Amino acid sequence: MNDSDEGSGHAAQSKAQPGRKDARRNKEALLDAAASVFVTSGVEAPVRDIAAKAGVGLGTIYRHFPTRADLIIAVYRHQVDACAEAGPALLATSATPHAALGQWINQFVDFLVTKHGLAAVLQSDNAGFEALHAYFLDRLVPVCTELLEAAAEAGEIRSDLEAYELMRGVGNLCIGADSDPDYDARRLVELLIAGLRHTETDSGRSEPTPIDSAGQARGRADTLDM
Amino acid sequence: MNDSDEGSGHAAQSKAQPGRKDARRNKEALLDAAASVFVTSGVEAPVRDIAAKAGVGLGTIYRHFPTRADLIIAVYRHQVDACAEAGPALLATSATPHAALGQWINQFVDFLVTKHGLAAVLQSDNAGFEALHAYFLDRLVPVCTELLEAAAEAGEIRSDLEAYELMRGVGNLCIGADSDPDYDARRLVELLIAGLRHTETDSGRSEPTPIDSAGQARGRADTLDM
DNA sequence: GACAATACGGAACACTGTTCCGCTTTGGCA
DNA sequence: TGCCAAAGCGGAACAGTGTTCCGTATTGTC
Repeated sequence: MNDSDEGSGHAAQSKAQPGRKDARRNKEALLDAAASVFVTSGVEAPVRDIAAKAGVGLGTIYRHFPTRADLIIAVYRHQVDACAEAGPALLATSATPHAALGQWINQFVDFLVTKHGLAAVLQSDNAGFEALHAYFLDRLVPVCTELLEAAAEAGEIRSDLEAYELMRGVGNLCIGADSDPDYDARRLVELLIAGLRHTETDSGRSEPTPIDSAGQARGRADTLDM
Repeated sequence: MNDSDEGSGHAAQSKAQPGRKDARRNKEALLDAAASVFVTSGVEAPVRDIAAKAGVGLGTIYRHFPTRADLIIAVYRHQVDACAEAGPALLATSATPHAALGQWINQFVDFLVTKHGLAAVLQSDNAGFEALHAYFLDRLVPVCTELLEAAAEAGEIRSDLEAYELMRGVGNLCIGADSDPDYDARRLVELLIAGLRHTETDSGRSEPTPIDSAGQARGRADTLDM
């Protein structure tokens, strides 16, 4: 939806830069300011703070980035792209598809966890962030699918989980991982990925391991619902 | 339907019905209205909507519930309590501690998933919801610890995960599970719990299963960070 | 140097949660 | 019964969001 190739210092490639020079300068300043404010105050920092830091009015910010989400996308775009591109590379160089999947997920988690509040805003059903949500998903789900299928074909993991669900689960697990030293998202994600693997004794089946032996407490909350 | 005597709970407990009758009636109406609005519009529904539904002014809502979070707590208090109490019961009646843990977590997940946006608000680092967060944790973490320890002592699961982390992870996985038919929180939680179990071949160790064999991509995002 | 076209700044709007205070209702006591 | 402080009430007002709008300033082209 948005050109804004820059994300931080980018020597402009060639010419043909559209628009006025001051406009381009402001957009650049905005991206830098946003990146910096996101680091100190988190991704949910007020738009006004970013505008102030960039020395720019509110109108300017909204002309360049129609929505807060668009600004966030622009700031993290090439990091997301780098993550997407790392997938096939890892698959090519890793010992096994499963190893590649693990490393890739770890990269993604490290990315999310180091960006104050990004994970939270990513899963927010707040309408304003749909674009952000969609961008991450569009970019990463195909890569994750590839890794997942490779690992499944190699018989390393069960094959009944969609990449979309895995990505959302991982994203969810990263929420609040900053700002709480007692919560280690990386470990929980590892647990989740471990749960994905075939047990030594059931290699080949794709049934999810039942979580308990008397597992009839499923359909709906019984004791709990009024 | 709900006592909801007090959120903080250091009021005089000898007096049966404190306050004026109209005040009690309004509080009751507020709880009913809130419960109903939460069902239709989600937990993040505007305070004004709840006040309107209860036929009451804003001042009234804030006199009874100093904060949105307190109202949410009051609405769900006895369901949370029921969940807490179900823990020991399950432990007593289930075949194994692990089965009890699984059933208990399932109950909790079913509860969270059926309450529009509760999981999201629960993990929100938004300062206003600390009380809510704290209440859930205070009530449920001890129960979870008990179940976890029982299962660990029985040698069914690894013992290196704190109940707090598990609860937060489960809560996180439930975020957005309503409002997205393609995301099945229950399944992911099952995966997480499955990952908690000892593999048949390593019963006794408590090392987390390494998620990949060439796992050096850990410390910090390398390729990803600008 | 003139003058569209383009872009800018920030006031204003709509929507939150929360506070405040003048007015109303209640219920113990004559 | 009627009185009247104390308890409680409603909603205007405040503070903080994201977003829109438009009069003004800047730019780059002729």
